[in-house]
Amino acid sequence: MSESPTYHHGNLREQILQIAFELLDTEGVDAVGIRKIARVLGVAHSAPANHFKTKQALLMSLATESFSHLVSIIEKQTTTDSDSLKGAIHSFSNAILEFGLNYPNRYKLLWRREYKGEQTDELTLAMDRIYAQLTSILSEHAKSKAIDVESQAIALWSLVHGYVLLHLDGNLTEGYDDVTGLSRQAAIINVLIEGIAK
Amino acid sequence: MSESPTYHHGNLREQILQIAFELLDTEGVDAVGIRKIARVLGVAHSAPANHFKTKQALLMSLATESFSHLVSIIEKQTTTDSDSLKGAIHSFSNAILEFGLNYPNRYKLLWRREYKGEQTDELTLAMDRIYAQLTSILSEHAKSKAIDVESQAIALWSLVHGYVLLHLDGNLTEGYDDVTGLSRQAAIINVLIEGIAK
DNA sequence: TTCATATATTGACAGTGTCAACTTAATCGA
DNA sequence: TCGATTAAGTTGACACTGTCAATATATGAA
Repeated sequence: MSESPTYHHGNLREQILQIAFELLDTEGVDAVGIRKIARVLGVAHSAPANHFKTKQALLMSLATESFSHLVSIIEKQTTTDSDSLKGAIHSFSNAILEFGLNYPNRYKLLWRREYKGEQTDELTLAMDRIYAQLTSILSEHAKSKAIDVESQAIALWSLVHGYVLLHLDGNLTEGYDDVTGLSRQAAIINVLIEGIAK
Repeated sequence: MSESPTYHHGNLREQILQIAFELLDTEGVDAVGIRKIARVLGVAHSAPANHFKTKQALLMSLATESFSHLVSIIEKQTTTDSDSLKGAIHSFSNAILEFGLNYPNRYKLLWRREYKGEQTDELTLAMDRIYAQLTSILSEHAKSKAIDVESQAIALWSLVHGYVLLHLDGNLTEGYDDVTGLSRQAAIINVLIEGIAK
């Protein structure tokens, strides 16, 4: 009585995504492979093709899902504490920092957009939402400054993005513990805030 | 009279690096392949193994070479114009910007360090030189500020790094031409400078 | 001249993504 | 309810890839 083939797995698509995320988180993006996932799920090597035409499509789905996750974190965190400009900026920064440190490989994946077209729109849309959140924070509390809000937004976004990536790539190994680490983060953000809010 | 095998190519190593750089620059890091390079050079598919044991080793060599190139650009640019703090910071930023925009794929490659050990030392050494350059600039002109030099250095480095990467990944598509693009860059750097030099 | 060594060749192996042809299960309209 | 259409899984193949082992040739030192 050998297991006869199922032929309708039911929720294969979700399971593929789940295993893909596990591989991504634990072994990095290069460890995510169609055949490997199929093998783990005990399914034919070509079964995933019904749900993801190509490997790039699979990675794209991982990226879009991660991006909306990040957006939700940002929007939740920045709406709860947006009384002061400094507080809002720190909340925004901490949201991104937190996501990046918790899911390093997902965060890196967000920026590997070698797809062109397809459902890229969904990604750029998420990107635009983050950017809009940023400019709204800045313009809401905008002092009369020589530098336009857009430049400030790009500067802040660049700073946080660069800091997270330097961190994830192991270029900031100063051996501080969590507490001083957090104060270091705050200090870095403050450098920029000094330039924005004076 | 068929071409008899050469068996001693002479400067195969350099030619491999050259083709690898071409592939990297034109088609991205995923297009760099041992067998493809060998094919282009009209040499056996396993010939490169004598000069680069593994593909990772080849990519490592590309990274280290690119890194020392970047360091030389930075050191050249920042020594010629280091009279004022603002000038020095802009020079530093422009050096990295210029390299990143001219060699996008090389710049991205610099930060993919999934090697562990080997000649990683050479890379971290180059990294340290850049970082030292930065702190020397900042401490030389340091005003008495509440924020320590190290945090300022990390902030500046993060800002430039993040801005370059956002640019390369196509997330800063505001459709400005070169002139306004340059002024936009300056404006962004100025946001940080306001926080450093007030 | 001889011998060790660096360098290149050929062949194989396991692994990959993708495609085509086929089989089975589910769904929906007549 | 039946039958056709379609969605979802299977099997097999193809052209790739990186890496290794065995072999052949050239170079340089003793």
